[in-house]
Amino acid sequence: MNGSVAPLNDEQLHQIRDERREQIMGAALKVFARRGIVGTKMSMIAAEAGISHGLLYHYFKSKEELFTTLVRGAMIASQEGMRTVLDLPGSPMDKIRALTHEILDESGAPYFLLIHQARTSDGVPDEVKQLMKQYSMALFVSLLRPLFVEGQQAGEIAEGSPDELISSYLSVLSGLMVLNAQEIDDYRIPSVDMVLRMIAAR
Amino acid sequence: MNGSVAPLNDEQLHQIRDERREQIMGAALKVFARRGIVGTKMSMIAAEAGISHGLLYHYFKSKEELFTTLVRGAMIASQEGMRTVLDLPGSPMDKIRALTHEILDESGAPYFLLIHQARTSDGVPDEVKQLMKQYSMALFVSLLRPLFVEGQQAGEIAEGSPDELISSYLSVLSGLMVLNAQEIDDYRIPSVDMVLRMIAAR
Amino acid sequence: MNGSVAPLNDEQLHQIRDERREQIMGAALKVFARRGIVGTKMSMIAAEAGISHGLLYHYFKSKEELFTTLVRGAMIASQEGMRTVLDLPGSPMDKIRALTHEILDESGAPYFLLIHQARTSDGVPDEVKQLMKQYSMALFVSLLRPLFVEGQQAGEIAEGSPDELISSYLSVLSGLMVLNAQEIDDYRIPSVDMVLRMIAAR
Amino acid sequence: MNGSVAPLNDEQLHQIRDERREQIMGAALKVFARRGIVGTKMSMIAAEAGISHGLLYHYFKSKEELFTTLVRGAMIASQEGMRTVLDLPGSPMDKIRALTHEILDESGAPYFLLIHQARTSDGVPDEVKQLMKQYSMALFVSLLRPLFVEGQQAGEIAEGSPDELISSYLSVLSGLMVLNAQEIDDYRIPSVDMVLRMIAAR
DNA sequence: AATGAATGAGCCTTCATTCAT
DNA sequence: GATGAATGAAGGCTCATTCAT
Repeated sequence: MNGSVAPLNDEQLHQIRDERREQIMGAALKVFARRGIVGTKMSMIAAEAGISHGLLYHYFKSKEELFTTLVRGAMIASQEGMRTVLDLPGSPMDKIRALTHEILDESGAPYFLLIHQARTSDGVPDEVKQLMKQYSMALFVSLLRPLFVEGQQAGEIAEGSPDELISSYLSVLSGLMVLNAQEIDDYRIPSVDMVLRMIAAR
Repeated sequence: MNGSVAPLNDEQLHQIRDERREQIMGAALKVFARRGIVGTKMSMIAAEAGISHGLLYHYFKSKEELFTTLVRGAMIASQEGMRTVLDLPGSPMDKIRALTHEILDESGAPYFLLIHQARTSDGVPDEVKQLMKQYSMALFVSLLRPLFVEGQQAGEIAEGSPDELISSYLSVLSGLMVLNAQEIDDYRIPSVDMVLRMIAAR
Repeated sequence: MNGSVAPLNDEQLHQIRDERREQIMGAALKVFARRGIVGTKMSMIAAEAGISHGLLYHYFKSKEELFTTLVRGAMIASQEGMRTVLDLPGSPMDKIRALTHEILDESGAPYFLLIHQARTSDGVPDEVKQLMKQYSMALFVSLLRPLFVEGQQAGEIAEGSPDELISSYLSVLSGLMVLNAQEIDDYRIPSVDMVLRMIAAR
Repeated sequence: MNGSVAPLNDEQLHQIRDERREQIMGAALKVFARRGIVGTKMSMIAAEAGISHGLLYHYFKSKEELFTTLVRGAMIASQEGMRTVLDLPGSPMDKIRALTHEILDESGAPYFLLIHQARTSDGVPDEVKQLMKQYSMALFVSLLRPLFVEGQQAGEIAEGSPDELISSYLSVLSGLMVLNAQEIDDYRIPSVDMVLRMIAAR
């Protein structure tokens, strides 16, 4: 196919490159999420992606860069995911329920773990770490604040400082995701309703 | 006694050994909890304990053994801690509140993380892993079941399968501890009351 | 074929691998024979083979495995060598003379030492040790027994228990090989005729 | 006993010192002979001697020195042993037979191995190595030369270069001792008569 | 003299990364 | 673009040696 026939044009090559990148990133996400950055070996990612380990370095300069790239993507995706959910129709509590579903249910769990790993690990560039510390949780809180305030005014959501409520709530979800990301069934993810009780008005 | 300078007697040596062991275990707990078993280097533990890395091996045969010892201790301690709390006077909800306090507050956080690491990591002896999988969460659930059932009968605790309630509740606490064990203040540990709402009857 | 510069094909890779393996095994044999398993450092073998020490581990899982592989090979080779000699034409004494030549002369000396090291050392897998104890000397004795008996009947070989004669004779040769394997010229390997007198009828 | 009573006088202390030295050297000989210099750990010697490893360093500056001391002693002892045997009454062959007995039989085997190790190993000071190379085998040959020449003249001993005969003969014995020093019964030490046939006139 | 706690050099092994093909 | 051989830094562990008691 790709032998003595006409060579691929630039666009095709570009597309192959992008596909490979996606392929690698998918594999890496899977492995990083389960093993953490230190426990992950490049060979594991290569195996998961079905390519040679040497090829990884054609697409990513280093393990660190690969990890960082994933984290960046995860953060963007989660913000977008959150915005999407917030744009849904319904009461504040409906939206929060949907968001909670999204988080607890979805295969997006790896992203949470990744972010957690990023916060936690040492192999990550300080720059990225700082970036995350400053923007991440605070950003989510600010995204959700209007919703929570509205919910409190509507009497749906428990009273008290909205920011505390939100960051606590997100921390609970994060913690559950971190547990969940491992393939260990000793832990049990609570039902959405159970978690929502934490913030619901009585 | 039998010369101008006598070697240390048995008691003194024993004491030195015990102190060193404690010192090492304390340092190891601290580092393991933050870095995980793979991310922890023996030299880190040695540095934290203020001793040479060689000395570690006078007290523990290997990194693995040190880790395993800590995990065993953590599991015993947590079981005992739980039993202690349950023996306190008061209503079921009072006891659960005390337990929650104990877990969220205390410096026992590293222990939680340690157990989590043990469940999660790959460098752990399978034997220990099996042991934990089979006994840990199930054991805690069984310890708490009478309390929850009593609480449900008294109308203090939300209805539904007690086991599900308990394991979900413990998972939330575990997740929070895992987050908390890192030295990252982006996360926020919820108030005890907030967490309790998850299981409280309305 | 599928690009301007193709990766090596399977055959080429296979060949490289085989050559490297041989190269490493040759170097290892040389060093192990002289230094023993404990006295041999992987870096020595790497240096002798002219490669990095890291590369050794692409070809052999561990020092132990490398050693074991060599021993296995040595045992097979020595048995085959012995069988080959025994198939030569001539009287029993002729054959024994040829065998003795083969052993004392040849560069096969390292193999003898290797087997000796294997019998002697502690770092060797028990499995291999057992294997050798059970099969080695006894096997050689049984291979040679018909020859010696025939030689005794022909009046060429001294009387007495053939097995004792053989194992003693082989021990003498082994001992000489062990000495000889070192690069020390203080020792002197006797002439074949001199050694043969031990078993020759008068 | 040795408590508040009068302290030991110099002579007694000296005697204790000497006894300890002997005790250590005996233990060291035993272990070195079996394990070789690299395979021997100071702790093994201490355990064999029934003392603490720290105490070894009150009597010997280093493992190397301990080994060297043993080798020196072994060489002196073997020379003396040889001289003693040669002073016995009887024909040359009688004396050689006695000598062979002495070597093959006796617990003096460790000494042979020690010397062999000394020739072989790398941890030995070059000075000692040189010393041995130059004096050892040559010295023994010169000690035995008169005896062999006399034996040849008497028609008891095979013809040929006496020095070659002697060094070959001693090499055979050395080789056997080296094998014998290990605790492996796969090898078999030949009878004295069998070995003697190598050098006996027909 | 005697002990064993303590140190650190050095070895085996792993794995991220590079490079020839 | 793709492969896997090759390198070397770094970590776990051992053990000779030192030293306070």
